[in-house]
Amino acid sequence: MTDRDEKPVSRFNALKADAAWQKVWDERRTFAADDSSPKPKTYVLEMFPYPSGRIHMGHVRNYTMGDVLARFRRMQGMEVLHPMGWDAFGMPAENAAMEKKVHPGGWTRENIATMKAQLKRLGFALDWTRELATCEPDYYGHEQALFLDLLDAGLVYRKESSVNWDPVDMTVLANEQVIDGKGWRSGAQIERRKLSQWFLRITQFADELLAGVKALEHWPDKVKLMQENWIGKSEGLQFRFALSPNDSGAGEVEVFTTRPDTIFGSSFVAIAADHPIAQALAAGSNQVADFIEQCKQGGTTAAELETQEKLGFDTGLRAVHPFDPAWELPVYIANFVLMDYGTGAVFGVPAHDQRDFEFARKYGLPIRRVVSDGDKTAPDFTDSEAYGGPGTLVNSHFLDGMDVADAKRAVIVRAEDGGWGKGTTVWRLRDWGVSRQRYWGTPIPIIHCEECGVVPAPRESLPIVLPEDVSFEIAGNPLDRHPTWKHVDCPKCGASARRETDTLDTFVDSSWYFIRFASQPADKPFDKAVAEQWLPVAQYIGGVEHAILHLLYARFWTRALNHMGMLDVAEPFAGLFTQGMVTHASYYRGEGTDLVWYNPEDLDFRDGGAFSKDDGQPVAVGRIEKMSKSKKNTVDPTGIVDQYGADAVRWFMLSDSPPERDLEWSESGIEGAWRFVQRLWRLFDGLAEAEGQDSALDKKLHRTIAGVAKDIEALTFNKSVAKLYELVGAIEKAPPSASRSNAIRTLARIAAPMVPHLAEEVWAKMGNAGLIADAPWPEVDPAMLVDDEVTIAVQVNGKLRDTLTVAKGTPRDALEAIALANAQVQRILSGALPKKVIVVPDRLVNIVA
RNA sequence: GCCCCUGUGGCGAAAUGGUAGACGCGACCGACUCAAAAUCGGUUGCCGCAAGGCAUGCUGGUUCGAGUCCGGCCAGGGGCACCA
Repeated sequence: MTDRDEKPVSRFNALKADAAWQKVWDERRTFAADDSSPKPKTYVLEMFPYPSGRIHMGHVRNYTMGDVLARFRRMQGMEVLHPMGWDAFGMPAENAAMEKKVHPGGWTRENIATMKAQLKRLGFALDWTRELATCEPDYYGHEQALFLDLLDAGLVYRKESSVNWDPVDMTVLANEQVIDGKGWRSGAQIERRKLSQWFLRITQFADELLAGVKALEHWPDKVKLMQENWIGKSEGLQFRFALSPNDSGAGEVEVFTTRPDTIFGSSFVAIAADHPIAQALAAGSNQVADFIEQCKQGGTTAAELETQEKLGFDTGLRAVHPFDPAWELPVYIANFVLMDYGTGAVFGVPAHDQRDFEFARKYGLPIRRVVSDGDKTAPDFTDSEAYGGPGTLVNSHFLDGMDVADAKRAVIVRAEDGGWGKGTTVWRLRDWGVSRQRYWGTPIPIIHCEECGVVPAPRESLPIVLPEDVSFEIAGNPLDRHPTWKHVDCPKCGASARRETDTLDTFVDSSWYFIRFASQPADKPFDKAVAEQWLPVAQYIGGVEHAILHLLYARFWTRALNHMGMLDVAEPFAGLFTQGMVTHASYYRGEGTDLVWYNPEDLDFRDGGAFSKDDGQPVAVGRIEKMSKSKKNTVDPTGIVDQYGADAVRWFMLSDSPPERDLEWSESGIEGAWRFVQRLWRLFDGLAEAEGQDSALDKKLHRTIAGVAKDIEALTFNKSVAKLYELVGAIEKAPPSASRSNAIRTLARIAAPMVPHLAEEVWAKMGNAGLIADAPWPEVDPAMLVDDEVTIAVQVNGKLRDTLTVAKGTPRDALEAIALANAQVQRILSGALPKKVIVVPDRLVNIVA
């Protein structure tokens, strides 16, 4: 590669140029954003990384895209905020602490240092003066203050909630750490435990969050849809059935339905196993208790739920139909009813709900049609599955003849008039549980006092700093075990009290970091006026894996601040882009438990196959998939950057694949990028002044300036790359002229956002003062974008037969005449008259024969 | 099961309803070289000597004209999920 340098051909020395210009940018603070700049401001942000150890190709791709946009905006004359920081709390640090006997803080800070150097090596135009790490008290202390603000605003509450408890490690596990019901580390059987935990009232904003996401024009539809589904708004009727006999202590049961129109088709009521009525019955009946126990067994995975049989237990209770006191419905405890959605109870309409249908079949309950299906209107329902489609209400008394929507409204009106129910909206979205029984997170600023109960930590005591002297040798939460940390006096009564030893979910840390980037005073989380100068983030770029949680939580947090009057901005990210993954073929031997993955660096590729360097024997070529440590199909960016230079790596990341799609890493791809960088260099190296105009090249240049600008704004970098290839090809072919020399000089600025090191190098070489990073984007002469000749397609019956070059604006009848006189057309018509001629000026002539 | 996205050369891909395959990778031929690397020039959707024909997952339709719009399938990927 770079070291096969024998001939005296001028080469771009990327290693030298990268280091030199990165140093200059650093020293001059070229990319530090100025809060008081008079220029228009814009905020370009990529999702900040978790400091896991080293950066990977996914980071390189993500940050290259943001970097090109940031540099382009600067050249357009904008003051750009493009910061970087570290999402530095989280479990991997604790795992490392346990496995390697290191402190999570030390491990994290070392990783940050390593990764920061790696990012700098790529020459990203980042404002490092605003760097932050969420694990430092000068960040999380402000987060604690914001938590107290939310508490004051009534947006925080405490509630019993169940967690996965590992009895051996004495720790709480996340769902993904529970494998087949056992702890991932200990292998112990996991228990469900109830703990008192902190919740944020995200559901209070459900309506706003839903309306807000729909209004975001510059977000991908895919992400908007995912958020809408996650919030999950359902409108319906919540109403009560009176129960008889009324001796269970519960005189009625409340249900929620989105289909109140089908109320006359109901044939049973079903309640969840953990519904209070079921629990009350269980207290007096072993049979009920046994059934509830049975419901709790069985997995919760998709596949299991799919196949799981619907089970019910007839409680003997009867629900009285609200429209007919003589009509009683059996009340079942059923395994398919969820306690935490709606009211934990449903009324079953077997004919029009598939689950209810299956349940009714199993327990021999009536199945009665109340919505017509085409011309099927009879009450006897003989179909093999429930009908959930539209239709007219039948067999439904006063609802007969209405359509579904009208009938829904009619029932709700009756229920509200009768005082036994009301129209309600139910959300899938749940409040956000933020308590984590972990050490490496933001301490929740709360003190528990025997006398005063839950007391907020005084603001002047913030930041409540994590103790450094902790050990992970023993099981359990180190904060809880610490000899002194949790012991404090109650701020209210002065008695001995204890700190909350839970820490905040790390999603809290990432819910406001973009605000802290915009403004970071020492004495408060942010300055309203300064932050508002930059917010909302104009373009946010990151992986689609954050499409729901992170983006929803950040939107909620921003709305909460807005609600509290702390920020005028309601939506944090005006533009969102989710980029694809970087993928690579994987290589393996064996299968099942013997499966072994091979790193491509340990393989030889010959004869169309892959062979281990160790034993020379072949290995199987697996799927092309996301680079991951477990599949060993990663390529470390640092070695590649040292080999090819930052610009070639950046160029490759932008080439070929549309940015939202996956990019397959390939050796030939990066080599191609490297060759192009050298090709650019030769062009600049051979720059000489010449005379004369080349108007075709002038046009190509201006078209490229306009086209590349448009592509960068649309983040379609693959297209801007293609346009640059075309321009370079055209320049190379063009004979010397003033136009050609000018095109080369201008090319430096067009390519600068993508290959900034080379651009700075040639900019200086061409004798320009200052940095190309500060140079303006070249201006487009609109006159240059207009053609005076156009190529016209000549079609017969829509098939291309020939093309003609004519002056732009040639009138229709002239075009028609030229086309009809065309030899190809004459041949095909062979004397016949055309039936019709379609002329689209400057485009085509279509002759219908 | 529901919702969404994607199917175009050997590969990554372009294409306001108007010349399908720009641009790149790879491959092949040639120039330079003792030779190679690098570089430069050319060819490269398929069938055919050619004329020409066939080609955007399959299948209908709308249109003078469909990769693009509409209907029905098929395949791959993603999200959600006993959500009432």
